[in-house]
Amino acid sequence: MSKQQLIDFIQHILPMPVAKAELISAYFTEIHFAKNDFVLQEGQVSSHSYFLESGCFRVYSIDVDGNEVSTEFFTAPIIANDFLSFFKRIPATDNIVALTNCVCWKISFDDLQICFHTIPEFREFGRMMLINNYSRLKQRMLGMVQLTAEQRYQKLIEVNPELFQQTALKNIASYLGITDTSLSRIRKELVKK
Amino acid sequence: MSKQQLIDFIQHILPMPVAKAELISAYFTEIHFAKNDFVLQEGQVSSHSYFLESGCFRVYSIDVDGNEVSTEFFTAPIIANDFLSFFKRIPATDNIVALTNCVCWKISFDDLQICFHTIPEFREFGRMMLINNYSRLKQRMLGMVQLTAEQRYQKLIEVNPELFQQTALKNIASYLGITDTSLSRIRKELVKK
DNA sequence: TTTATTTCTTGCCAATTGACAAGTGGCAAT
DNA sequence: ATTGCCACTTGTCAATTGGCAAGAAATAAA
Repeated sequence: MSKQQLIDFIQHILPMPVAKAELISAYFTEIHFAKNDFVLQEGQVSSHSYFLESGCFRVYSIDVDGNEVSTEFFTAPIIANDFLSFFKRIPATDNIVALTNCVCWKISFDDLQICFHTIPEFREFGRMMLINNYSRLKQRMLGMVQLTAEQRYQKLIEVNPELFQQTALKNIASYLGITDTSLSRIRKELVKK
Repeated sequence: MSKQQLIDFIQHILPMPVAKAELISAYFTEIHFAKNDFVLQEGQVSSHSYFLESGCFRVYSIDVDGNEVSTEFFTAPIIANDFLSFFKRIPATDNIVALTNCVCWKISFDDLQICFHTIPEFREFGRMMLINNYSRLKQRMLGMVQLTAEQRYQKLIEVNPELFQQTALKNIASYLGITDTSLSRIRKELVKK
């Protein structure tokens, strides 16, 4: 397996000489997850960040009533982890599970620190990655505030149609902030139109 | 005016020798905003980050129907800016306005870059600040998904009661993702109890 | 003070969504 | 084939919320 996709991804997030991207990529090692494998479980301190080359992850937490709430879906290519647990070195409150077989490249926290303090381009890359994730989250928040459940559903199916092949509708429902019952009704209405 | 509060804030986010915190704080210069002053307007590229020593900011954007939607409130002490615009050097989609007279310390993007690449402690501080903001946003997102409007209101009044003295209820309503009418009814119901 | 403007509240009705329960269909183990 | 287990759909009813409009209250302007 080659690291070409990782190198391309790094350069896509932050343009830099290929030699620098290769230098950064040298700190990553390959790891595979099978469908339904846990990438991280609640209570663990996240030890690695993952470049997801192919496949997708689901992130979920358990609410006060004991129900699973899907909080995020990572679809390749992306850097995936629990930022809070990883960077603050605290136990995760979320679970991350592979929805499909996945090809990943991982980097440990210690190696990431070395890169961060010795490779200026990596610093910029890392910051940009955080900004991008912040931005995605903010967009989703705006959607929750401004859009109806039906509009949020339509947006999701437009932006990420593959998701519907890879996870249960009930997981998508909790991600959209509605019950599976409501989602079912919304889908029914949209079929009519 | 002394920079002591800024120095304390830096050390609170990321413990470090006081000399380092002072070195970082040297890049910040004082600036005041009067109530209703714009800190940033839609379309501008954010040129500075602000340490808000006292006072508070409101962040809002305009939705498709032309309505103001409050997306965030910054209350001192905090580092406040439009991260997306500031770090990506792109026009802001949000407006930031001072809700009260504010005492701030600002740092330009260029100076921040210098700190970022020359002061290891600042790198860690900056990253931790981004993580903290990401975490706040994620908590708010979870609230939008898991809590009722009434619960979100109660949480806000618990965590940030001063806010209700400093901005109109309609702004709080849009922040909570409901109409001002609904907020009014929720408040009425809670008075009964 | 008077006037004008904005904010907040309230009532009415409609649309959305949730809670609960029953029923259908797919899938896997036996 | 049977059984059990989930995921999904559907119906009924209740609660929440929005849209609209009118009026009250607070604030700003003249």
